[in-house]
Amino acid sequence: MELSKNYTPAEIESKWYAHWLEKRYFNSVPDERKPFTVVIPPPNVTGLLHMGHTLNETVQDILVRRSRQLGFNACWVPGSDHASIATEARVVNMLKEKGIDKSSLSREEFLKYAFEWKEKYGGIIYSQIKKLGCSVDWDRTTFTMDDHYYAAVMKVFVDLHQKGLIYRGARMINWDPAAKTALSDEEVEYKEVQGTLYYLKYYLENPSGTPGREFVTIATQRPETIMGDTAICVNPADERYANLKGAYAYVPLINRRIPIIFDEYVDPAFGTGALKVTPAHDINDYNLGLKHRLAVIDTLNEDGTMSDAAEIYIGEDRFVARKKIISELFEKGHLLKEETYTTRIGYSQRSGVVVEPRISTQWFLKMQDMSAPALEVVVNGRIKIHPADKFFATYKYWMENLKDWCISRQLWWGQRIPAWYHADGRLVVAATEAEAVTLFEATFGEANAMLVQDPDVLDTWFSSWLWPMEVFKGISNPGNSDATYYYPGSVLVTGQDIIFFWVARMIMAGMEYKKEIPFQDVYFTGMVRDNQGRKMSKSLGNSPDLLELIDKYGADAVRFGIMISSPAGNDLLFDEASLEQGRNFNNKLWNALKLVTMWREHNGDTEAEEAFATVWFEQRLNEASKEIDSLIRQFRLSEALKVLYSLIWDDFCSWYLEWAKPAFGTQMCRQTYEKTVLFFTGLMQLLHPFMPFITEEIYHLLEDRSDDICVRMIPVINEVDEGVLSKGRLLKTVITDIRDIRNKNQIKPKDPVVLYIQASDPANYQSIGDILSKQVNASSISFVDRSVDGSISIVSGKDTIYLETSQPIDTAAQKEVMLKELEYLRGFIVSVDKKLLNEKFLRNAKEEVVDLERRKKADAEAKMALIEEGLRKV
RNA sequence: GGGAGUUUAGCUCAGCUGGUUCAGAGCAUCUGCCUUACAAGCAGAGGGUCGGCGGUUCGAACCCGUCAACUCCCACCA
Repeated sequence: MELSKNYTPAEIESKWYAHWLEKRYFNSVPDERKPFTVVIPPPNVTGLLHMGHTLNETVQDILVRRSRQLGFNACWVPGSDHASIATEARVVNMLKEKGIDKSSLSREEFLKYAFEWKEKYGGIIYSQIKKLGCSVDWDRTTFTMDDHYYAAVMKVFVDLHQKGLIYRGARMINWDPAAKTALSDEEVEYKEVQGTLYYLKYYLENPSGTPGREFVTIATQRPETIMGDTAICVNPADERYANLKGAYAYVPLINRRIPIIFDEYVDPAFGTGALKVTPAHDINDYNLGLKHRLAVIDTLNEDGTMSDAAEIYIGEDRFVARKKIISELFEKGHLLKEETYTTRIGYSQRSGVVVEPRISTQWFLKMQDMSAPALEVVVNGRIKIHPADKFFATYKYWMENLKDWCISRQLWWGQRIPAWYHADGRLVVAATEAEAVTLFEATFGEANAMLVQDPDVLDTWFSSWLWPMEVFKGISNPGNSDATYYYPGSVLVTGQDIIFFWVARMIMAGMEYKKEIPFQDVYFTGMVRDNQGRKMSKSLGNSPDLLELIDKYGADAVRFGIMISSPAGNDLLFDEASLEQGRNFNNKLWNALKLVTMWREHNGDTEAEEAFATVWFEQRLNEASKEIDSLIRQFRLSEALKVLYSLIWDDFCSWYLEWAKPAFGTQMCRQTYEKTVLFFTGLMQLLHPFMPFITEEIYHLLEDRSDDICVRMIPVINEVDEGVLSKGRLLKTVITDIRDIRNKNQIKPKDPVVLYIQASDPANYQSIGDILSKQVNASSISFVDRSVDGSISIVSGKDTIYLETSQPIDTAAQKEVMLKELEYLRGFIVSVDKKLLNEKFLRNAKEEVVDLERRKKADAEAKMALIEEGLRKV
């Protein structure tokens, strides 16, 4: 069969993916083998896969395919995440473009649109995963809002509520007064703006219980909130205010009496060192209020107008009210001065208006009890984090400083909170409405009560933290055979940015519901950035389209490119140049295949001159296999790929194939051919997890086979023969040195030379002479015990090699090279002597180290002698 | 403001327990090659005060201190 000039990935890739699916290689059912379980971090159904996903998926596929080759029952579960906030925002925007306003839709209508969105984008994401070659078990595809998954979330909510871990409480949230909705922190954009600080007089109470003449000056940028003040706070160490213990002051304009409190929170250096505390309208004040049990007076309505509680300017917009209040404060003598300064103010991403901190009732999960076991399994090493320990400190810090988790979100897209309210405020928590009615009756003794479900949904992470369990229905149907077999999983591959949002919580959920860790290893990938180090983002237009890249370079090349430049755990600067390198690598493999297939028809029983080539490569393959195995076990995948790349490109293609290549017009020995196919196959097996398509293709083109590389077991690695390897190193060194000197003397490749070798031990050259002469175009090689006149000499290792050539010799250049080498060696000996002449070194250093230094010196001196002898001849 | 990380060749990064000729690799660059698998290639070469300063040690890219720059996470100062 005629092979094309270059490798063409497109057809080959789709052919093999379809074949693998048809053979059901990726499908897993429990059996007697050990499982290797990976659950995909479910991509958000908001859109397309980006380069970060590509990196993640590739890493997982490498680990999964490798485990399959090692005989594990590999199971990789795909799926997607409903991503409530992000998806709802996208759907709302999509509707807006169609001219539909979310508020004009019923909840059911909106959810219908959202599910349509999910079908469309979920489908695109899955097709990208296929294109990339991921060996996932499609029969197990899970979506975080599948029926069983939804039920599992409800079950966990009800259970945690019954355990007393879920409660309702007040919390400061970001409120958008224009859209009249709560915002997530992600939806608030902070901008630097020029603000004004107003210095106000707050009169202190005099002994008769009325506002006196003395006052405290307070700086504020929001004078319209003064009616919500419930205290003034100063630092207890601030001597200016030491006399105010137990004192009271009066809020300007409305004359409400408020206490002076003391707290270290206040920075004496800022403003006047006295802070007005407005718990309803500032998160820090709110926390201060909690600590000091202050009243909360909310002076704003949900549309940003002043509420009844404000007492004045009721119904006026907050910014209009601000202006009016400022002038009234001025008129009444409360305004001492104004000062401009820069501050950061939050704006709503949705409506663009200034965000208002607002207190609202939310659902919370208590974290203290759950964090302890989750911290312990990481501390004691049951769960190992890779790269080792890099995020350990961060994890520990966070787990020890956990705040309760706010799990409710004011959205429609997600699992609706299973709390049911009576009109009078009494509530029950139950998985379904029917159960809620029954429970209500049992609790309050009222049958057929009219109950309304909480309108809010749960935080997305409250469903994703169950992912490693529920993809096997371990929550909705505990104890089933899949859940028992596959849980705990083997390795989780994810981004370091969601270590707290997701990883820590999965560990907590696993410890709570299975009393068992969810995975043994966690591999954190870095963030993918562009080649200038910028974050990939839609607005910068620097996020490449995965399918376009695959079209252009092939999936194997994309996988190669992203892995080769992907140091474990560090950020990756994505550059298309590395994909080119991948494509070139494909091509190199393809051409090696072409060369080897040419030999198929031309081999016979001729003498094997090239025997050393096969003996050597077998050992080199052993050695590299060992190294690769060790690197993959340590999750150092990028390094493993580099070793493999160099093994194939340099050792196999540049050295081995050239050494094994029969002389022009002669046949290759059959044994050599068979060994070559064997080596090539072995290399393809090692490479398969990284580049699955081309390796499968070459596997089948090398020989007719009935099986597939995808499921072929990796052979056991044999012991390495060091002697053969060191002879191989000698051969390479000698060849390179001779080629270098040929280059420097401008001897054309076609001009043969005569070699004389003055060897420290001629036995070293046994069985490599044929290869050597072929590789440097030597017409003959002989051994001598002294220098050869009229030749070019080079010192290679401990030997001197003389080249006889018909070309004139450039003695000056040769001399220069030798002098340079001598100079280097002299400097080297000086540096070694520095140690060897240092008594303290001899006394303190280990004996091996001292011996080594002595040997270094002796070797260098011997080499110098050889060069000096050569110099005398030139 | 709190926490973490990074800094080694033009670029991206290895360098594991301080000691092999340890200062490395790939890409890029330069030189010479259309050599019968591959110019998306072959054969070679050059290139770094290991961010700065100080310390520990016989010995530091590696350990400690300090400063600087960059990055990420958390908090969002009246």
